[in-house]
Amino acid sequence: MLFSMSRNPEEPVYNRIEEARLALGLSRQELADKAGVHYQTIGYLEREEYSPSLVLALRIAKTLNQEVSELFSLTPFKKGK
Amino acid sequence: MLFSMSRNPEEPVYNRIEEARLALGLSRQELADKAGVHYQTIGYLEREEYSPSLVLALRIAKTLNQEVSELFSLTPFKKGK
DNA sequence: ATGCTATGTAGCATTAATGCAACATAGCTG
DNA sequence: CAGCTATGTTGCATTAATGCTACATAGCAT
Repeated sequence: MLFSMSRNPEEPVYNRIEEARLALGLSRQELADKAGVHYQTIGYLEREEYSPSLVLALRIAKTLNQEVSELFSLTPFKKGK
Repeated sequence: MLFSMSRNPEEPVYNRIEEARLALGLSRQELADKAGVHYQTIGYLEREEYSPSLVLALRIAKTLNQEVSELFSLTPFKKGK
């Protein structure tokens, strides 16, 4: 109810949101609207400043037509896809 | 830093954790240990009192050898598998 | 009966996830 | 140049996720 102090959690989650988003030609704003979140939230996720809730991950995956495991991983993704 | 007041979020996520856990003959305590969380957290999740973080969902899925989408869903699961 | 395990419940503390607002900046385009 | 869009940055407020402790109960042993 009072504080804050987030950005940069201890448990990182790697993702390919930006890749998948660009592949569909969407701006962050558009993706955010489709997923029902703030456009800055997409920015934070793409920069991996924090990891999404499962709900959000599921909505983003659905919006981008990807499996959750294709978009998010506990270990870094290899480069070219 | 001060308050609380959770349990029962607005955005439910359905899951089959209990099914999958029992299928492997694990107790909540055992699953919790393997996934690195408190055993009560598993209880809350199975009772769907709240939805996990993506990190936790990924760890649980890995521990139970399931795809995230097989274990968690934004819409209710059909009965018998 | 005693003890142990599995599970449900409740409360409190801490931290992460998210919204939002206000800027800054870079690239376009008219 | 002015204006617009996309994106990055910072700060603050709110709420959810999680740990932990304690206690209750039910079942199954010994």
